[in-house]
Amino acid sequence: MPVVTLPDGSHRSFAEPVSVHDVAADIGAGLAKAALAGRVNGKLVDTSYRIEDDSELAIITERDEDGVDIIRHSTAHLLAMAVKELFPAAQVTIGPVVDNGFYYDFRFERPFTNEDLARIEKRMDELAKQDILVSRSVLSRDEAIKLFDEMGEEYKVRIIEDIPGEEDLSFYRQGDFIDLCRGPHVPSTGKLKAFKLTKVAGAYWRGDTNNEQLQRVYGTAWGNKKELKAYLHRLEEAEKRDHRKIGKKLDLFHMQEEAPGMVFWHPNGWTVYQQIEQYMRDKLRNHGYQEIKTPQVVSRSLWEKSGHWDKFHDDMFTTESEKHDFAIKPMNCPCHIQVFNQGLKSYKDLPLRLAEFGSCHRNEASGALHGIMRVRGFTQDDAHIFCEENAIQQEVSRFIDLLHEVYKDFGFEQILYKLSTRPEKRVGSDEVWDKAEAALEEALNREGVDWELLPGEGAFYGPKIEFSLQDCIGRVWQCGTIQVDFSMPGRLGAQYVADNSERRTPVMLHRAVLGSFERFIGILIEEYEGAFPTWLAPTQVAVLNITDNQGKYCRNLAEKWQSKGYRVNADLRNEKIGFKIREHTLNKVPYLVVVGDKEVEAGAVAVRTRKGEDLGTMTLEAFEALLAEAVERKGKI
RNA sequence: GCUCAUGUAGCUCAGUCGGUAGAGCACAUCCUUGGUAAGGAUGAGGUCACCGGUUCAAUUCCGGUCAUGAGCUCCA
Repeated sequence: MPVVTLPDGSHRSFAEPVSVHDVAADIGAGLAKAALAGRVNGKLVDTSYRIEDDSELAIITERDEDGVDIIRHSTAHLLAMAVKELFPAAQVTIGPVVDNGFYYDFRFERPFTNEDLARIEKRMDELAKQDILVSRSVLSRDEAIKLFDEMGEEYKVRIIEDIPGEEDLSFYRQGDFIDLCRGPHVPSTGKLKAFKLTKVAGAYWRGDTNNEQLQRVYGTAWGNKKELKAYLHRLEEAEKRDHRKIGKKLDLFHMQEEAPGMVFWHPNGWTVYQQIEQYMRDKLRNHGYQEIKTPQVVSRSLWEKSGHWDKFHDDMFTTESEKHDFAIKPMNCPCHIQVFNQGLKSYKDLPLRLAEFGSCHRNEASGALHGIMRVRGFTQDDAHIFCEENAIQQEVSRFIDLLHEVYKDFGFEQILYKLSTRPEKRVGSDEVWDKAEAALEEALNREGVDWELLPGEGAFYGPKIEFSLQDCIGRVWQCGTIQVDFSMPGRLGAQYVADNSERRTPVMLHRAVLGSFERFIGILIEEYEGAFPTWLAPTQVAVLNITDNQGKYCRNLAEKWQSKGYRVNADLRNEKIGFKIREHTLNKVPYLVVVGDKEVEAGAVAVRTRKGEDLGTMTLEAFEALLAEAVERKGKI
């Protein structure tokens, strides 16, 4: 006689064991219809699950995150069912839930085409409308292997064989389609109302490049049509922000075949780049860093000593001179240690913070390249802090402060923190790892922020914190990092003299705030949709004359503001004012200053913003104050 | 690197069932001096990514290379 406790604390008693569906129906017919699954004592189950004993129960509907995941998972099964009907030769493998949707990998003799995709989706629609019952059953391993073996589903057999343990396995059947699955699933296919197949792509069996390639079909699925529509709209929005398109439209940079993965910066893009670089330079100086510059081409022997040659030589660009091998530096750290090693350092010199806008090259796999976000030639806002072990926490805290200031100035308020701790393969004693991990943790806690622990995800040479920022459409970008390194300073012979005159190896902290300029600017382009805040905008003010009469006045204004350090473009072309306004608005120039005879006479300007706001006529002083304030505000909202 | 797709004017794209190509914008010249998102006319501009094959003939068909895109793998 189970008593069921609902999330609001109310109780319902039943004379006999009941299913989740029965309880939902007991509460109301509407809920029974909406029920996708249940959570019984914290565990997700099907609506057919029978409750035998007193339990806590929550009815899961499309409004729950778990409910949407169940819908996605069930839609993946629906996809597999449709594919098996249309292409019986296809073999099913796995079909998990991913962000915003799901995918299913099939083994098939040829890639699916977009026409196939449309057919499959149409069939899925039909199957969903038929509202086919989804039922769960349990088989022993041997029975399961026999079943799939007979069906000719080799991959399912391999999956079952790899599941450890001896316990029975659950299966879900809908019509003639049956799939191994932990569940839970929706009670019937009619619950799947808002889905769309999005793309086909190749993927490797078990994610291993050595394995055969499978055909992966991606789809998106939501609780209702409205959410699906909103998601598709978000995709369109993201596409409009694509930094590659905007980069071309605003003439920021280009890339070409002769230099794959390398950026040709144009005057507009380079202006943004330099603003950011100068800004970072000032910040670093204020935070106790010293800027240095180290060579691009460095002997192979140094990379052998640092260990990079062994691990990464395939991904390094190399060159040769007088029978001597060189590599174009893929990172700055070994060079920074060379600077540290010059002259005998005392503990009084520590912490020593060496910063470099370090140009690095890595021969990334061609398929990994992506606009200016993932490139072969890039510049890190890199620095290495040489310190004593007991200074780690303080240095990390100082770094996080710096990072907060910077992200805020670029308008990013949401930051995500991840702490990665010791992996299985590592250098350094457990004692040292204990200390370093505790120091990072302490630094995070002092900030009073929520952070995520990633056990085992640290580098072999030390633990790290990674900082990601969230953009205005909710995408997350990992940018900043600080990593403790117990290994490289020792390998490359860095030492300092301690207070007891003993020689010690310093701890080195690798750190970056932006990550790389290229990627960070790509992120900024997408964040602002090309409308850079005034402090970064390639052109801050466009001065537009209405007729040739105001040409001289406009030129004088432009020169005056340029001499005050603003980036001003006087557009004196023989075009109508509407034409000029349209053009500079599309080019996202923050302020358009319109000058006709009236303004010349009054010694004033008429100001319009790129958003289309008319700020009216104002004195030169008033406009200059406005401009100064906009620059000062940086990217802060 | 792997799979698939794509590569035509500066840009965005159309087109050629095999007979060396077209639009809009941009550009140039001329007219127009016009008050808040596109004034008009004329003109110039292409080895149809590159290399090879088939063919009387290839931008078009086939093969290869390179690059780009999506996904996978990778990211010190």
